[in-house]
This record gives sequence, C-alpha cells and structure tokens, in this order.
Amino acid sequence: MSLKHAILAMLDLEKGTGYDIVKRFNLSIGHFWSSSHQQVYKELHKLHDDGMVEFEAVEQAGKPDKKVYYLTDAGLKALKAWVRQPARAFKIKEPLLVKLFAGRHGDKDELLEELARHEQLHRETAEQYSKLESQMEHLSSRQRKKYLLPYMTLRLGIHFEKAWLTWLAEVRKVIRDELD
Amino acid sequence: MSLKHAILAMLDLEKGTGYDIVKRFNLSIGHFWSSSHQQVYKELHKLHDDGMVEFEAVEQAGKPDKKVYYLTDAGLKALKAWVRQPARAFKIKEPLLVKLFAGRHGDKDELLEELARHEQLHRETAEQYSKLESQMEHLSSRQRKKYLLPYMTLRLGIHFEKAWLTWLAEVRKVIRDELD
DNA sequence: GTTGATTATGCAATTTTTTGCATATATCCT
DNA sequence: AGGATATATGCAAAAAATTGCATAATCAAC
Repeated sequence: MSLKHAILAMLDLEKGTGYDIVKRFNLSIGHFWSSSHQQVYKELHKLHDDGMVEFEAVEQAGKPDKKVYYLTDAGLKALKAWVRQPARAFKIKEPLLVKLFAGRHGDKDELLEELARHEQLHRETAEQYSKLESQMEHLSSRQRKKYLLPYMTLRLGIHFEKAWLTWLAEVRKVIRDELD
Repeated sequence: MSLKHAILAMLDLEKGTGYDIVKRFNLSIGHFWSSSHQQVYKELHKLHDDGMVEFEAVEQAGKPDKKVYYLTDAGLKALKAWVRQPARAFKIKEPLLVKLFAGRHGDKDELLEELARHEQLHRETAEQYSKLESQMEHLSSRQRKKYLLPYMTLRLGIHFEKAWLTWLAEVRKVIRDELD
C-alpha cells in the first residue's frame, strides 16, 4: 500500500512525468522498490483523482505530449503524515534464493553459470552506484542537503552490492568444492 | 509467479503441513521470500489440483487435523524444470527506504527513533541467523550435504544483516551530524 | 477462570501487481 | 530500408497478495 507514497516522495524531490518517475525509480528507489510503468501511470491517475497531485500538459514537437505532475498541498500533507507512521515490514522476492533451496536438483555447471550471471549484474549495479555517488559530490550545498537522505539510500545499495559480491564468491567456491 | 516453486522447494527438502511451511518460510527462505499463511494454503490447494503435491490427512488428539503434504513425481519434475530456467529479477519493497526519500519532512528525533527500532530488529535477525548457523554444525554429513545450498542462503542473510547494521550506524551518524 | 499463545486450516473481498497489448514519433545504427 | 532504442502514455485481463474474518482445541501463565 505505498507505491503511492513512493511516487509522492519522488514528486516531492522533483516534479516530473510518469516516464520520469519510472526512470528515477530505476536509478534510485527502484533498488528498494520495484515497479512497472503501467503501475506508475495507474497510480498517478488515482493520485490525481484523489487530489494528491496535479499536472500541466506540455505539448512537444516530435515527441508525444507529456503530463508534468507535481504535488498538491494535500499530497504533501499526506506524504508528511505517512512519514510519521512507523514503516511496515519490508517484502522481498528473490527467486535465485528459492532456486538454491532446490539447487541440488540442478546441474552443477548450470548453477555456476547462473551465479556468474548474477555476479555480473551485481558488478554492474555496484559500478552504477559508484558513479551516482561521485555525482553527488558535484552538487551545490543546498542540493546536497536536499538529497542527503536519498543519498543515504544509495549508501545502503552500495553495502548490499558488496554483500552480494562477497557472498557470490563464497557460494561459488562452496559449490565448486563441496557439491557433487 | 513462484510462491509455487518456493513451496515445492520446501516440500522437496521435507514434507509438511501448510502450517509447517509457513514456519519454515519464516526461519529461512522467508528472509528472501515473504508470504502469509493464507497465500500458502491457497497455493497448496492449487498445487494439489494440479497434481504437484499429495497429502495424507493426520488426525490428532487435541489439535486440529492436519494435512501432511509431499511432492508427487509431477511436482518434483516441475521443480527440476524450474530450477533449470534462469531466475527472474528479484523484487523488493522496503518502505523504510521510501521514507528516507521523504525524510526531510519528518521529525529528526522520530526518524532516529525509527532507525533505532530497525536496528534492533536487524540485531535480532542477525542473532537468529547465528543460532541457525551453529545448528548446522551438528548435522550428520548426509544432512549437511542436503542442506548445503539452503545453508548458503543463510550465509547471504548474514552478510545482509551485517550490511544493514553497518549502514544503520552510518545513517544515524549522518542524521545526527548533518541534518537540521 | 480467563486471557493469550500455539497449532491448524480456510473463505471472501479488495487491492496490487503482472502480462500482454496498443499507439506514435524521432533518432541512431547497420 | 529495416531494426533497435528512447520518449511518452495507457487499457484490459489475469494472477498474486493483502486484509479481515472465522473456527477450534490445547496449554501455560496470571
């Protein structure tokens, strides 16, 4: 029950279109909050119906028209109220881990291959995070203040990716050495 | 689309009731795959309809009757087929991180309190994991082999909890020092 | 003696998410 | 010329998940 709040939080930092929000999700919050563009658009309609967001339509030459959304007072109020509530438990769905539970039925090499694939993905993510982190350094002090807490979520991402990479090395070694 | 497979994987390791599965989820896979008892029961019915699992009804004095589920050949086959498919992207919903995105609207002390609460939870989880890990040492070598990969998922959990605790200390310090 | 936790299963309504489809233009690559 | 990628938005059907409710017996604690 809070894709809603994720969207409000994004618009609170910077107004934008549904398309923008999806892109920003993928670059930041998306690593802790997954969503699809269909969902985002649907939720934006709902938020608009509820008076939480407003938009101005912007005609564009060449590209499709867009709707630049921004928070209304009611939206900001709702966001503030939500921030004061204790956060609910997180939810996670990680198929790779489920697979390991049944991994003894798989082929050892196939398993190693898949782990290598994931290692690659996590390496790329870690790199992306590093780049984002260095971008933070170039912000004005005012901007840095605004993005201080969002930046901290990036820090968690960095810690997590390190954990993934450490673990992937560990599990690959175990599989090579101990699994027949 | 794979609570289904998570359940098959659990039953593959050890037969059990819906109630058992939920409990085992909470102790192991649950940290990478969240679910509720209602969902598990529903999915078990569906798996039964599809011939993936079978059960024997066990009458119990005092307690309600239970259904001990186990994999059928078709179920094991389906599990094996699924293991060979590449794992899909993980999904995560972590409200605390969304909250940080909007955190500048909250009260600093309230935020610190919430972070302290989460720190406590992660401390407890880390402790639980340590206990589970030391239990692994007492298994027979046969059992150890069977549980080798599930054990590795526990290892990831341990790495993650360490990452959480490191990060929580970091973010609390930043909030205390840099946020007004 | 009653309150709460544990064991054990489930239905129904609602909300959320996924999956598949659909449209339209511009640009870059081969 | 054809294909992929990016911009930009959305509907509809189906699947999955959540939330609330319901039952029922035992055991331990207070």
